[in-house]
Amino acid sequence: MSKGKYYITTAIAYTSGKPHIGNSYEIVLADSIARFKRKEGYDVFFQTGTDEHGQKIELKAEEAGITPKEFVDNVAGTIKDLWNLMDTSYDNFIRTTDEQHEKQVQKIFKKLYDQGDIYKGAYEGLYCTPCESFWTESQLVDGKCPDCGREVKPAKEEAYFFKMSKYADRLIEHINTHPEFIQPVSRKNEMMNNFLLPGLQDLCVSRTSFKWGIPVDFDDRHVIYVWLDALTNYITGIGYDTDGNSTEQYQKLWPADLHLIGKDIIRFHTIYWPIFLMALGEPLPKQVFGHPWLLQGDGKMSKSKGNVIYADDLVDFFGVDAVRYFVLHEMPFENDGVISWELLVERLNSDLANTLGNLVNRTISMSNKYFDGVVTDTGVSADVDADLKQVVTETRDKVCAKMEVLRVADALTEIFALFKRCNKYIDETEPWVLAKSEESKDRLATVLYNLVDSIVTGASLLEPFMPKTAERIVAQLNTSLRAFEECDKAGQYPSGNRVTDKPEILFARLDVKEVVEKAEAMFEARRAADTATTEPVAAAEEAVIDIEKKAEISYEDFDKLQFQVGEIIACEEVKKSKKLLCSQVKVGSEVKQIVSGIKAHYTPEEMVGKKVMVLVNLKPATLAGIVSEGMLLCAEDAEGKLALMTPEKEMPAGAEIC
RNA sequence: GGCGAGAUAGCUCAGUUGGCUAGAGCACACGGUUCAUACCCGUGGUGUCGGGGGUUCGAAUCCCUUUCUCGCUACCA
Repeated sequence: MSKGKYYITTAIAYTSGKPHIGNSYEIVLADSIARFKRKEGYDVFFQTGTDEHGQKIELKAEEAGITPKEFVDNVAGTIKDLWNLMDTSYDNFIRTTDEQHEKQVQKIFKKLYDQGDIYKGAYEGLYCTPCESFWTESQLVDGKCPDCGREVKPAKEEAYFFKMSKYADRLIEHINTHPEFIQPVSRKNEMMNNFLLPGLQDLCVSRTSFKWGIPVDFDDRHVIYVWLDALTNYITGIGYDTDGNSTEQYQKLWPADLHLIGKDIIRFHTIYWPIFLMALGEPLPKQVFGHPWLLQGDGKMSKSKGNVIYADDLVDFFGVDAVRYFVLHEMPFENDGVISWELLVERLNSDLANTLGNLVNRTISMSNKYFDGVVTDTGVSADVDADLKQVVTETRDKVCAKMEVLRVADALTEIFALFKRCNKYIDETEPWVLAKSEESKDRLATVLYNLVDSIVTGASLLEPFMPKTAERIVAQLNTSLRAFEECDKAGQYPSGNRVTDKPEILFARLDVKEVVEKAEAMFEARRAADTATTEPVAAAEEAVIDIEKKAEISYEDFDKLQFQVGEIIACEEVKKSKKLLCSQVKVGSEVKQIVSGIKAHYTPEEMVGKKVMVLVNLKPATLAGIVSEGMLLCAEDAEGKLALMTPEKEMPAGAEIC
């Protein structure tokens, strides 16, 4: 009966806040695949969970005046509620603060250290606190964190490193010989070209700069840094043990059949994770699928705009299954999908209400009207029946084929083609005409029987994607969902069965305008509430920015720097670069060419005519092939916005700044 | 700058190894129908298949070139 085990995971959600619709997409996708595989006869284990350590959480907890553990308990609870609301059938919800997980991570760290894959070194570089990342000078963007654009601080930290390069060749070999390993394939090239082929850097796997993490048990000033902690959830959650005492469950389930993750963390799952596993001597997961994101069409989603869509908002508007249908249907395989209130209403009305809901409703209504709800196969068939039955019974295999290659949206389309065929069948057979004459009553009965039977098959195939709806349909037809094995056969519905006499509307049609207005009102209310609670805090934060203090310098040090007022007389974009502007700056009688990374903040036109503060005696450097003979000084806020320093009163170009 | 992906009907996209009048869904229009949630069924388009050039009997599909968009990555005083 069982086709074997199938172990599927999602990424574990970071517990720094409530996940938006993009994150919720992943769990629904994983759930649909898991449910589908179960119906196909696999012994499925579906794991999800939360990633709960790190400095960001430590800081957020501090702001909230609670312990990190209290903080993550809250957020993990919210996430779990949301996943449950979305009707996800996970078998295990792992938290990286689980005792079992923490203990194993410590053991894994020790083992890797003992066998020489992890060594103690020092990390010297520029550190971005919010991102918890070290960067080299060359990685910075505008001298700022390339991830978030915020200020980085020079820092030196004793740290443990993992020797990535040691396993690089084996990994390259594996990727080349397992073309299905990284999905979609376009991501494979990115990993090869950008990381593997140029040569892997060793990975820093510990931190001393914060405490909220799993301590290195033989050196407790260190906590184990994110990836070794987070990625290992996939094995600790099912009972891995470093000492060889892994559980039976682990023996059965590992290696995972599918890691479902967002495309943003493909690198960690296709490079670091396989290498960790090689070091542990464990087999690699069979497939990593980096799914695209669902983006909001109507302008960028941002908390400050107050237009972030959360899954539970959508559920309030449309119901769980409509939201599941939407995210699954609208998500293409390789490119990002778009979500908007208008699109949602369109899908709901045309697919769910019209095609599916109305079909079930009209079928039940006719059964009641003509036969008092009793559905009988009288065996009076006609030519049209054959085509209906063929379409219906062939759907299962088509759906399976699509799911085999993870084309979930296409699988749904196949199921809806079945329902559309049913609607067409009604027009072809014209039951209302058959009902007029007593002689055609038996034919009419069979027509309705065929419809009910087909709908049950459709509902059964739909179950993994829209479980509640599938149940509601068969409940109204007074039967139960079919096993997949039965879905390729017609005539399974018990003849003589009686359907409900009170059909309920599965999906009510909605008016686009009303929905958009309601959504806007909701956002408005949220913005107002947000302003009320966060304004005072935000204002206080904006007033003062603290940055890392540098070592004291002498006057001589300062005197080495020469600042003058410069006037920008010409400015153009540096074509080869995304961030640079090249300005001709008049300083006294000479004109200096200065390249600055401020394209994102000023247009060349804006620059011309400005009087600015220039560091003039900086050693010239070549940037993007252009010589830069100084530096324009800017102020910068916490979000990385730049403002040029200009003299407060009119000053001639060349005036000394001292 | 390097690597990669993409540009097809108003919108979202399919188009296998080049082959007959280029497709689907939605939207729109018209016709049919009335069991049903103003629903369902049918019919319909003028798409320069991003631009230009080439190979070929024949190209959306192969080659070259060009423009634009996007992803990853590098430089960024």
